[in-house]
Amino acid sequence: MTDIKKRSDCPISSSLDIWGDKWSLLIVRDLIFSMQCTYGDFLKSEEKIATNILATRLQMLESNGIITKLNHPESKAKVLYQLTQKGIDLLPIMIEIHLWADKYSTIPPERNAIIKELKNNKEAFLKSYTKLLKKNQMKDPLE
Amino acid sequence: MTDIKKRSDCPISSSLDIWGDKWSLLIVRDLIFSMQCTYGDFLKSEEKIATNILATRLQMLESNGIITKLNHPESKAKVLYQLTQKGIDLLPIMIEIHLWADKYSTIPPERNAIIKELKNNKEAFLKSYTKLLKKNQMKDPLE
DNA sequence: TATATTTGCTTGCATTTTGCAAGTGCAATA
DNA sequence: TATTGCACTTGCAAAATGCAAGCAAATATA
Repeated sequence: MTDIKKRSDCPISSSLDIWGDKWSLLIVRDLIFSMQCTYGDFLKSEEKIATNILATRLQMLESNGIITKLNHPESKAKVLYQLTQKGIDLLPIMIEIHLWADKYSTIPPERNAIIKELKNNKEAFLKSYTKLLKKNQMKDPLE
Repeated sequence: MTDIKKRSDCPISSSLDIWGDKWSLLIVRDLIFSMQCTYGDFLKSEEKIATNILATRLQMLESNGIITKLNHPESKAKVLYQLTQKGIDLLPIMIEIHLWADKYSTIPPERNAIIKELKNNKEAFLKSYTKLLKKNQMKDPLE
Protein backbone atom coordinates (compact mmCIF):
# COMPACT_ATOMS: atom_id res chain seq x y z
CA MET A 1 0.00 0.00 0.00
CA THR A 2 2.43 2.63 1.15
CA ASP A 3 5.41 1.01 -0.49
CA ILE A 4 8.44 2.93 -1.61
CA LYS A 5 9.99 2.80 -5.04
CA LYS A 6 13.71 3.17 -4.49
CA ARG A 7 15.33 5.22 -7.21
CA SER A 8 18.82 3.99 -6.37
CA ASP A 9 20.98 2.63 -3.57
CA CYS A 10 22.44 6.04 -2.75
CA PRO A 11 21.77 6.75 0.94
CA ILE A 12 20.64 10.30 0.18
CA SER A 13 18.26 9.05 -2.46
CA SER A 14 16.93 6.20 -0.29
CA SER A 15 16.29 8.60 2.58
CA LEU A 16 14.48 11.05 0.35
CA ASP A 17 12.35 8.19 -0.97
CA ILE A 18 11.00 7.82 2.55
CA TRP A 19 10.60 11.35 3.89
CA GLY A 20 11.74 13.60 1.03
CA ASP A 21 8.34 14.94 0.08
CA LYS A 22 6.69 18.25 0.79
CA TRP A 23 5.16 17.30 4.13
CA SER A 24 6.84 14.44 6.01
CA LEU A 25 9.52 16.49 7.73
CA LEU A 26 6.89 18.98 8.91
CA ILE A 27 5.05 16.14 10.60
CA VAL A 28 8.33 15.05 12.18
CA ARG A 29 8.97 18.65 13.23
CA ASP A 30 5.61 18.79 15.01
CA LEU A 31 6.45 15.59 16.84
CA ILE A 32 9.90 16.83 17.81
CA PHE A 33 8.44 20.02 19.23
CA SER A 34 5.33 18.53 20.82
CA MET A 35 6.53 14.98 21.59
CA GLN A 36 3.05 13.63 20.93
CA CYS A 37 0.34 14.75 18.54
CA THR A 38 -3.17 13.72 17.62
CA TYR A 39 -4.40 13.74 14.05
CA GLY A 40 -6.17 16.99 14.78
CA ASP A 41 -3.01 18.57 16.17
CA PHE A 42 -1.24 18.04 12.85
CA LEU A 43 -4.16 19.60 11.00
CA LYS A 44 -3.89 22.68 13.21
CA SER A 45 -0.28 23.43 12.17
CA GLU A 46 0.10 26.69 10.33
CA GLU A 47 1.08 25.11 7.01
CA LYS A 48 -2.43 23.66 6.73
CA ILE A 49 -1.82 20.19 5.38
CA ALA A 50 -4.79 18.62 3.60
CA THR A 51 -6.41 15.85 5.59
CA ASN A 52 -6.03 13.15 2.94
CA ILE A 53 -2.34 13.97 2.48
CA LEU A 54 -1.84 13.85 6.23
CA ALA A 55 -3.43 10.42 6.36
CA THR A 56 -1.20 8.98 3.63
CA ARG A 57 1.95 10.57 5.08
CA LEU A 58 1.24 9.22 8.55
CA GLN A 59 0.78 5.76 7.04
CA MET A 60 4.04 6.09 5.11
CA LEU A 61 5.96 7.25 8.17
CA GLU A 62 4.46 4.47 10.26
CA SER A 63 5.13 1.73 7.73
CA ASN A 64 8.71 2.95 7.53
CA GLY A 65 9.13 2.80 11.28
CA ILE A 66 9.54 6.51 11.91
CA ILE A 67 6.39 7.01 13.98
CA THR A 68 4.02 4.80 16.00
CA LYS A 69 0.42 5.06 17.10
CA LEU A 70 -0.57 4.94 20.74
CA ASN A 71 -3.88 4.72 22.54
CA HIS A 72 -4.78 8.10 23.93
CA PRO A 73 -4.95 7.82 27.73
CA GLU A 74 -8.07 9.98 27.95
CA SER A 75 -10.21 8.87 25.05
CA LYS A 76 -10.70 5.93 22.74
CA ALA A 77 -11.69 8.28 19.96
CA LYS A 78 -8.27 9.92 19.91
CA VAL A 79 -4.98 8.52 18.64
CA LEU A 80 -1.55 9.63 19.74
CA TYR A 81 1.33 9.68 17.31
CA GLN A 82 4.92 9.72 18.50
CA LEU A 83 8.42 9.25 17.14
CA THR A 84 10.24 5.93 17.26
CA GLN A 85 14.00 5.78 17.81
CA LYS A 86 14.38 5.95 14.04
CA GLY A 87 12.28 9.10 14.05
CA ILE A 88 14.14 10.63 16.97
CA ASP A 89 17.33 10.06 15.02
CA LEU A 90 16.11 12.56 12.45
CA LEU A 91 16.78 15.28 15.03
CA PRO A 92 20.36 15.97 13.86
CA ILE A 93 19.04 16.58 10.34
CA MET A 94 16.38 18.91 11.71
CA ILE A 95 18.99 20.79 13.71
CA GLU A 96 21.18 21.32 10.65
CA ILE A 97 18.23 22.52 8.61
CA HIS A 98 17.44 24.96 11.38
CA LEU A 99 20.99 26.29 11.40
CA TRP A 100 21.05 26.61 7.62
CA ALA A 101 17.76 28.49 7.64
CA ASP A 102 19.05 30.73 10.38
CA LYS A 103 22.02 31.67 8.23
CA TYR A 104 20.05 32.38 5.06
CA SER A 105 16.56 33.50 6.00
CA THR A 106 14.79 35.42 8.70
CA ILE A 107 13.72 33.26 11.59
CA PRO A 108 10.56 34.05 13.55
CA PRO A 109 11.51 35.58 16.92
CA GLU A 110 9.91 32.75 18.89
CA ARG A 111 12.64 30.47 17.55
CA ASN A 112 15.48 32.73 18.64
CA ALA A 113 15.95 30.97 21.95
CA ILE A 114 16.38 27.55 20.42
CA ILE A 115 18.67 28.85 17.68
CA LYS A 116 20.86 30.58 20.22
CA GLU A 117 21.11 27.43 22.29
CA LEU A 118 21.90 25.43 19.18
CA LYS A 119 24.66 27.75 18.10
CA ASN A 120 26.17 27.80 21.54
CA ASN A 121 26.48 24.07 22.04
CA LYS A 122 24.91 21.93 19.39
CA GLU A 123 26.12 18.63 20.81
CA ALA A 124 24.84 19.36 24.28
CA PHE A 125 21.46 20.37 22.92
CA LEU A 126 21.26 17.25 20.77
CA LYS A 127 22.09 14.99 23.68
CA SER A 128 19.71 16.52 26.16
CA TYR A 129 16.84 16.86 23.72
CA THR A 130 17.25 13.30 22.47
CA LYS A 131 17.08 12.14 26.07
CA LEU A 132 13.93 14.16 26.60
CA LEU A 133 12.28 12.66 23.52
CA LYS A 134 13.15 9.13 24.63
CA LYS A 135 11.85 9.78 28.09
CA ASN A 136 8.54 10.87 26.65
CA GLN A 137 8.11 7.74 24.59
CA MET A 138 5.25 5.69 26.01
CA LYS A 139 5.31 1.94 26.26
CA ASP A 140 1.73 1.39 25.20
CA PRO A 141 1.66 0.74 21.45
CA LEU A 142 -1.65 0.25 19.69
CA GLU A 143 -1.80 -3.30 18.37
CA MET B 1 8.86 32.34 -12.81
CA THR B 2 10.54 30.06 -10.33
CA ASP B 3 9.10 31.86 -7.32
CA ILE B 4 8.47 30.12 -4.05
CA LYS B 5 5.18 30.12 -2.20
CA LYS B 6 6.13 30.06 1.45
CA ARG B 7 3.77 27.94 3.48
CA SER B 8 4.82 29.54 6.76
CA ASP B 9 7.68 31.33 8.51
CA CYS B 10 8.94 28.16 10.14
CA PRO B 11 12.59 27.68 9.18
CA ILE B 12 12.06 23.99 8.41
CA SER B 13 9.09 24.80 6.22
CA SER B 14 10.87 27.68 4.45
CA SER B 15 13.87 25.49 3.72
CA LEU B 16 11.71 22.70 2.36
CA ASP B 17 9.93 25.24 0.16
CA ILE B 18 13.27 25.78 -1.59
CA TRP B 19 14.88 22.35 -1.82
CA GLY B 20 12.37 19.99 -0.20
CA ASP B 21 11.23 18.28 -3.37
CA LYS B 22 12.09 14.89 -4.78
CA TRP B 23 15.15 15.97 -6.74
CA SER B 24 16.91 19.10 -5.51
CA LEU B 25 19.06 17.45 -2.86
CA LEU B 26 20.20 14.85 -5.38
CA ILE B 27 21.43 17.65 -7.61
CA VAL B 28 23.22 19.14 -4.62
CA ARG B 29 24.64 15.70 -3.80
CA ASP B 30 26.09 15.42 -7.31
CA LEU B 31 27.70 18.83 -6.93
CA ILE B 32 29.11 18.00 -3.51
CA PHE B 33 30.67 14.80 -4.85
CA SER B 34 31.80 16.14 -8.22
CA MET B 35 32.37 19.84 -7.41
CA GLN B 36 31.22 20.83 -10.88
CA CYS B 37 28.70 19.28 -13.22
CA THR B 38 27.34 19.91 -16.68
CA TYR B 39 23.68 19.48 -17.53
CA GLY B 40 24.54 16.15 -19.10
CA ASP B 41 26.37 14.99 -15.98
CA PHE B 42 23.21 15.40 -13.92
CA LEU B 43 21.23 13.44 -16.49
CA LYS B 44 23.74 10.59 -16.22
CA SER B 45 23.14 10.07 -12.47
CA GLU B 46 21.65 6.71 -11.64
CA GLU B 47 18.32 8.06 -10.45
CA LYS B 48 17.56 9.18 -14.01
CA ILE B 49 15.97 12.56 -13.55
CA ALA B 50 13.76 13.72 -16.43
CA THR B 51 15.32 16.50 -18.46
CA ASN B 52 12.49 18.99 -18.01
CA ILE B 53 12.46 18.45 -14.25
CA LEU B 54 16.21 18.94 -14.17
CA ALA B 55 15.87 22.23 -16.02
CA THR B 56 13.26 23.63 -13.65
CA ARG B 57 15.13 22.45 -10.55
CA LEU B 58 18.38 24.00 -11.73
CA GLN B 59 16.51 27.28 -12.29
CA MET B 60 14.97 27.08 -8.85
CA LEU B 61 18.30 26.35 -7.17
CA GLU B 62 19.95 29.15 -9.10
CA SER B 63 17.26 31.73 -8.39
CA ASN B 64 17.53 30.82 -4.72
CA GLY B 65 21.28 31.32 -4.71
CA ILE B 66 22.28 27.72 -4.07
CA ILE B 67 24.06 27.12 -7.36
CA THR B 68 25.63 29.26 -10.10
CA LYS B 69 26.36 28.78 -13.76
CA LEU B 70 29.86 29.12 -15.14
CA ASN B 71 31.26 29.22 -18.63
CA HIS B 72 32.87 25.93 -19.41
CA PRO B 73 36.59 26.54 -19.99
CA GLU B 74 36.72 24.16 -22.93
CA SER B 75 33.55 24.83 -24.83
CA LYS B 76 30.90 27.48 -25.30
CA ALA B 77 28.32 24.79 -25.82
CA LYS B 78 28.74 23.47 -22.28
CA VAL B 79 27.68 25.02 -19.00
CA LEU B 80 29.22 24.31 -15.63
CA TYR B 81 27.11 24.30 -12.52
CA GLN B 82 28.64 24.69 -9.09
CA LEU B 83 27.60 25.33 -5.51
CA THR B 84 27.59 28.78 -3.99
CA GLN B 85 28.49 29.31 -0.35
CA LYS B 86 24.80 28.89 0.45
CA GLY B 87 24.90 25.58 -1.37
CA ILE B 88 28.12 24.46 0.29
CA ASP B 89 26.43 25.14 3.61
CA LEU B 90 24.00 22.34 2.86
CA LEU B 91 26.86 19.91 3.47
CA PRO B 92 26.11 19.45 7.20
CA ILE B 93 22.55 18.44 6.30
CA MET B 94 23.88 15.99 3.71
CA ILE B 95 26.26 14.52 6.24
CA GLU B 96 23.49 13.96 8.77
CA ILE B 97 21.29 12.33 6.15
CA HIS B 98 24.18 10.06 5.29
CA LEU B 99 24.65 9.07 8.92
CA TRP B 100 20.93 8.46 9.37
CA ALA B 101 20.81 6.28 6.28
CA ASP B 102 23.87 4.39 7.47
CA LYS B 103 22.08 3.56 10.70
CA TYR B 104 18.83 2.42 9.13
CA SER B 105 19.52 1.07 5.67
CA THR B 106 22.21 -0.77 3.80
CA ILE B 107 24.78 1.49 2.28
CA PRO B 108 26.49 0.60 -0.99
CA PRO B 109 30.07 -0.55 -0.27
CA GLU B 110 31.60 2.27 -2.30
CA ARG B 111 30.34 4.66 0.35
CA ASN B 112 31.90 2.74 3.23
CA ALA B 113 35.06 4.82 3.22
CA ILE B 114 33.28 8.14 3.51
CA ILE B 115 30.89 6.81 6.18
CA LYS B 116 33.79 5.52 8.23
CA GLU B 117 35.56 8.84 8.00
CA LEU B 118 32.37 10.64 8.95
CA LYS B 119 31.78 8.50 11.99
CA ASN B 120 35.36 8.86 13.13
CA ASN B 121 35.53 12.63 13.09
CA LYS B 122 32.56 14.40 11.61
CA GLU B 123 33.78 17.89 12.39
CA ALA B 124 37.18 17.34 10.83
CA PHE B 125 35.60 15.92 7.70
CA LEU B 126 33.17 18.82 7.47
CA LYS B 127 35.92 21.37 7.81
CA SER B 128 38.30 19.85 5.31
CA TYR B 129 35.64 19.06 2.75
CA THR B 130 34.11 22.53 2.99
CA LYS B 131 37.55 23.94 2.37
CA LEU B 132 37.95 21.72 -0.65
CA LEU B 133 34.61 22.82 -2.08
CA LYS B 134 35.46 26.48 -1.63
CA LYS B 135 38.84 26.01 -3.23
CA ASN B 136 37.18 24.53 -6.27
CA GLN B 137 34.81 27.43 -6.73
CA MET B 138 35.73 29.31 -9.87
CA LYS B 139 35.62 33.04 -10.13
CA ASP B 140 34.11 33.24 -13.58
CA PRO B 141 30.34 33.57 -13.24
CA LEU B 142 28.21 33.65 -16.38
CA GLU B 143 26.42 36.97 -16.50
C1' DT C 1 -32.10 7.57 26.34
C1' DA C 2 -31.97 10.32 22.20
C1' DT C 3 -29.30 13.81 19.85
C1' DA C 4 -25.46 16.49 18.70
C1' DT C 5 -20.57 16.95 18.42
C1' DT C 6 -15.82 15.48 18.20
C1' DT C 7 -12.30 12.62 16.12
C1' DG C 8 -9.85 10.20 12.70
C1' DC C 9 -10.12 9.23 8.82
C1' DT C 10 -12.09 8.22 3.34
C1' DT C 11 -13.96 9.62 -1.15
C1' DG C 12 -14.58 12.36 -5.35
C1' DC C 13 -12.94 15.62 -8.20
C1' DA C 14 -10.06 19.84 -9.78
C1' DT C 15 -5.40 21.49 -10.03
C1' DT C 16 -0.56 21.06 -9.98
C1' DT C 17 3.62 18.51 -10.39
C1' DT C 18 6.14 14.81 -12.40
C1' DG C 19 7.51 11.62 -16.11
C1' DC C 20 8.41 10.39 -20.84
C1' DA C 21 9.45 11.18 -25.65
C1' DA C 22 10.34 14.00 -29.15
C1' DG C 23 11.93 18.36 -30.89
C1' DT C 24 14.77 22.90 -31.25
C1' DG C 25 18.70 25.92 -31.67
C1' DC C 26 23.41 26.98 -31.10
C1' DA C 27 28.33 25.24 -30.97
C1' DA C 28 31.82 22.25 -32.23
C1' DT C 29 33.63 18.73 -35.15
C1' DA C 30 34.36 16.19 -39.70
C1' DT D 1 28.70 22.09 -45.62
C1' DA D 2 26.83 18.26 -42.96
C1' DT D 3 26.66 15.85 -38.73
C1' DT D 4 26.92 15.37 -34.06
C1' DG D 5 26.86 17.06 -29.13
C1' DC D 6 24.94 19.85 -25.72
C1' DA D 7 21.53 22.48 -23.11
C1' DC D 8 17.49 22.98 -22.99
C1' DT D 9 11.87 23.33 -24.52
C1' DT D 10 7.41 21.45 -25.74
C1' DG D 11 3.38 18.40 -25.65
C1' DC D 12 0.96 15.12 -23.50
C1' DA D 13 0.03 11.17 -20.05
C1' DA D 14 0.33 9.82 -15.24
C1' DA D 15 0.79 10.67 -10.53
C1' DA D 16 0.66 13.57 -6.47
C1' DT D 17 -1.51 17.34 -4.16
C1' DG D 18 -5.35 20.30 -2.70
C1' DC D 19 -10.12 21.14 -1.50
C1' DA D 20 -14.65 20.02 0.06
C1' DA D 21 -17.79 16.91 1.55
C1' DG D 22 -18.97 12.61 3.80
C1' DC D 23 -18.76 8.79 7.27
C1' DA D 24 -18.41 5.61 11.30
C1' DA D 25 -17.14 5.16 16.01
C1' DA D 26 -16.64 7.48 20.43
C1' DT D 27 -17.86 10.97 23.48
C1' DA D 28 -20.48 14.90 25.29
C1' DT D 29 -24.98 17.08 25.85
C1' DA D 30 -30.08 17.43 26.49
